[in-house]
Amino acid sequence: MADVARLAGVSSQTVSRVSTGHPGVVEATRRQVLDAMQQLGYRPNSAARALKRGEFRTIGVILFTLATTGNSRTVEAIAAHAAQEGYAITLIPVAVPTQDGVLGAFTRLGELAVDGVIVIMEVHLLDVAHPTLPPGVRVVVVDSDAGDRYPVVDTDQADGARQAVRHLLDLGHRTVWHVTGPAESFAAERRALAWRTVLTEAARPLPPVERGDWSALSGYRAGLRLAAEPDCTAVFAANDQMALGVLRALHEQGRRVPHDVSVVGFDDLPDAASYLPPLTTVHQDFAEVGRRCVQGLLAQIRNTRAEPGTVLVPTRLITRASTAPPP
Amino acid sequence: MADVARLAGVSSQTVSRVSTGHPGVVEATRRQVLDAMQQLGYRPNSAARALKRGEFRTIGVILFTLATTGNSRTVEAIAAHAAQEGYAITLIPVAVPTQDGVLGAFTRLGELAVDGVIVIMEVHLLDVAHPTLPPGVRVVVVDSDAGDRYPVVDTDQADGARQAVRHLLDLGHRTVWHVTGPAESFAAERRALAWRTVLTEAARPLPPVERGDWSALSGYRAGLRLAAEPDCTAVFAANDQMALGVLRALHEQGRRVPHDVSVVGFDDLPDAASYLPPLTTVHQDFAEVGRRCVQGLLAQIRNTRAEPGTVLVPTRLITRASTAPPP
DNA sequence: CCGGGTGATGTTTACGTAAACATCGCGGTG
DNA sequence: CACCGCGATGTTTACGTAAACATCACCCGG
Repeated sequence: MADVARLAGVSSQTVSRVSTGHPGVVEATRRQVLDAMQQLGYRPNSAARALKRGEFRTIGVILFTLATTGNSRTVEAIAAHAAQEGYAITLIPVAVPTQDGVLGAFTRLGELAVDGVIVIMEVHLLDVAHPTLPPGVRVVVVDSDAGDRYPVVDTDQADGARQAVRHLLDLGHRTVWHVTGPAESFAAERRALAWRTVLTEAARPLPPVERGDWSALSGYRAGLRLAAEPDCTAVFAANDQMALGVLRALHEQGRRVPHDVSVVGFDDLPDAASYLPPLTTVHQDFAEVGRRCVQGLLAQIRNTRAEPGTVLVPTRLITRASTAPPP
Repeated sequence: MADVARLAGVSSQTVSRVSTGHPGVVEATRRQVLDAMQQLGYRPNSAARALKRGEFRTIGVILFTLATTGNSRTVEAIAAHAAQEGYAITLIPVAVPTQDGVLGAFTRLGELAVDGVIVIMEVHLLDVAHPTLPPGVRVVVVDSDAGDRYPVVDTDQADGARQAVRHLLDLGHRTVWHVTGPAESFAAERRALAWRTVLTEAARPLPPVERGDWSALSGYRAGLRLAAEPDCTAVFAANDQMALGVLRALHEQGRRVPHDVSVVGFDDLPDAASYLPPLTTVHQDFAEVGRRCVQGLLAQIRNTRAEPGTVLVPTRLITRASTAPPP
């Protein structure tokens, strides 16, 4: 910076003013400084800036994996909106979804150059980490029921599941079987709860729950068991991948979809429209979730205020070819 | 830090030594300092550290999208290995895959707190950005043919495609049809080239190429056209998603897979084993790609040397139920 | 018993930037 | 015509850390 100032014949403070876009620099001077910068290949040092300003213009994202579509799409949206606001995003992967792993991530967080964090994680693990959350670090949580303690952004899982189950009942099915996700998943829990509630309110029999782990393979195994139930005519899978597995199991067992059995998924993966048959599913707006996260976090950073509460992003049912009236 | 030093009754330099784990601090003193840190909730300021050290311990990752499985899995692996080496990773999304978008990302890069970048991008776009690449920034490129100018890490696309095509020929198919990816994709280009080479070397007829855009829907459209070719008995799709679309198209047109037509994909998505039928495909080791990227970049950062050249990560064919001898 | 060495700790300084305050010159007004 | 005010620019300083150098106490061998 000093070199630039010397070459441009001004003080380093003026260079600073130009590089930060501050007003109060006359056009001719500004031009000179810009020329000097160009000529010397000057680049502001972000470490020094952060040190001086006391902020990093960076948001951390803590998550277990990018392997699920939901997470990677959400992160992508977060990155895009953060960039738009002049913030960079730093990925903080938690190697193993255990208490130790989470604790490690939150401990590292203290040394990390971030002004706030977005946590994409089940809340019971967050509880463990809470005590080590560095003071002054703003947080927004995704996919959690911690709305009483943190600002939470979430898809309206319950409403999506309700739409799915009602759609099947409306088609005339007597009841709906459910393939749920792993026990520790809050999202899975809420989808299952909504499924149960709709059936109970409609006074329908409540079939036993099949449990999967989100993977297509676990859906396949659940599907094999469901195919063995002669009176199972409608299945609501807690995500599209498991629905894919269910489709394969039913097909292999000679149960035609949607003629014999109807299947509904959740997520609306881009590929779901190309399954055999194209899958009726609940669409999630991950981009909107990411946008709301950034918005909520920046509001905190700028106002120095955290308001707990949950922002719900709506879902909608996409009807394709995997559902029909019962035989 | 000064407060900690005061409370522990030592100098700030000793606090620094403790917090960086430097030797030459007696155990009793160390303990005292750690206690004081704990008590005051001291956290080292990473901006000041970066300023003093002249490095950020951060790696930037420039990419267009996390929406493709390959990218998100690679990024995940990069993040995991970087974390292991004490590096954080910053995502630099390029909003639009145009020259302007790329230029913007590389310009921002100069102000970003990174010691090096991993670029997951087609090379011809990189060329545009090259002039603006800040000097002193180390680069590793993924999925590119820039091996003569940059260190490149890549999956052995050509060998994977060769394995796929040879597998189909070995089954007795007279020739193999190909659904390729978008024209600007270097990966798609190499897979197509290998397909063409194997057919030519085996003196087989070369059917016209069907072009898709990686999506299942584009694969479906290509599949409809292929289903209309009575002598098409074997299809090599350049990725699994397009293969999924091909499967649906063939099924809808009454061509049975694998009885009438064999299909091979590329990527080995986790879901590919649950397609109808389970897909024979080429497995890519994204985790290894990520690992090599980090390794290569850190080598540069530590040695201050860049050696252009390409590291190839092997692929292997996974044989499932979508391929069989011709009818 | 003394000098040299060694290991533990303290002091000084600089990293690059931007806020706060200081200065300078010019135009307008009483 | 002198002074006020304001806009443009310069000077000083501090952000938190760690390298380089300085100091000090103690131990060992001659």
